[in-house]
Amino acid sequence: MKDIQTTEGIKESQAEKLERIAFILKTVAHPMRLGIIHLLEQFPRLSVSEICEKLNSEQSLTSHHLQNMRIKGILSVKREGRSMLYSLKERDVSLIIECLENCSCNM
Amino acid sequence: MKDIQTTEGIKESQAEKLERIAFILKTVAHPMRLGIIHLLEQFPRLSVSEICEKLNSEQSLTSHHLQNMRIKGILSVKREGRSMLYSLKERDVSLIIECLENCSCNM
DNA sequence: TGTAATTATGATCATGTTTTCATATTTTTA
DNA sequence: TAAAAATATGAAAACATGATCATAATTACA
Repeated sequence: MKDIQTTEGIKESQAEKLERIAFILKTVAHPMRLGIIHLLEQFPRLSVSEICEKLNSEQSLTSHHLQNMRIKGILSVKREGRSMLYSLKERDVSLIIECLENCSCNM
Repeated sequence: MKDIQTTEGIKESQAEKLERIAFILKTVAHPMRLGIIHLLEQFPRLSVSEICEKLNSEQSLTSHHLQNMRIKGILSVKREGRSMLYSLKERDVSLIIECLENCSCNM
């Protein structure tokens, strides 16, 4: 028994759930951000410049996307010297991507 | 041996793959569209007005979102009398959503 | 301390998305 | 055939996002 209280209650929590999922999906639904996530699955800790190098992407834009994902709770970051090391915060994000990569192969 | 040809070749196909996944995610990454998909998993064929009723959503907006997903190949539609019956085109989309709902519960 | 390296930030521009509204289209049925 | 029911469409408004540029901030190191 989780959500069952009133009709209002059910709809509320269902809507909230959809909003939350949509929010996560939106955060992830961009080629470069997917690329970053994919990279961080292979190399759990990467600096901005390493990411730029591997993705062949520009510093500023890359940083913006990293901020975006950090703010939304998908990435965490830790300073090391003059580098910022980014990593996946939730292992679940990897699961999502993994799942999607499998699923969407058939589409 | 699939993608291994030239360095260009590898990067190309990887980028294209990311674009494709992002495209699918973007199509799905909206509360109302998620709601529609979720609904069509339970009730495989629904008319626009049934969807509006169940989601408590407006006709025009609902129709726009349905068109959106139809055009992008996620939904199919078939006329029946004066109703339009929508359904999920690819079963894989259900899989994606199912996966996401499980994954994102822990976030 | 001053310079280089690394990353972040803010402003701006261009684009894209979502919502709303009014109206058109298609089909049924009286 | 006219009215009602169901859905689609297009334009406009409101809002969000992505890319780019110049520059700021932080750290290391000569």
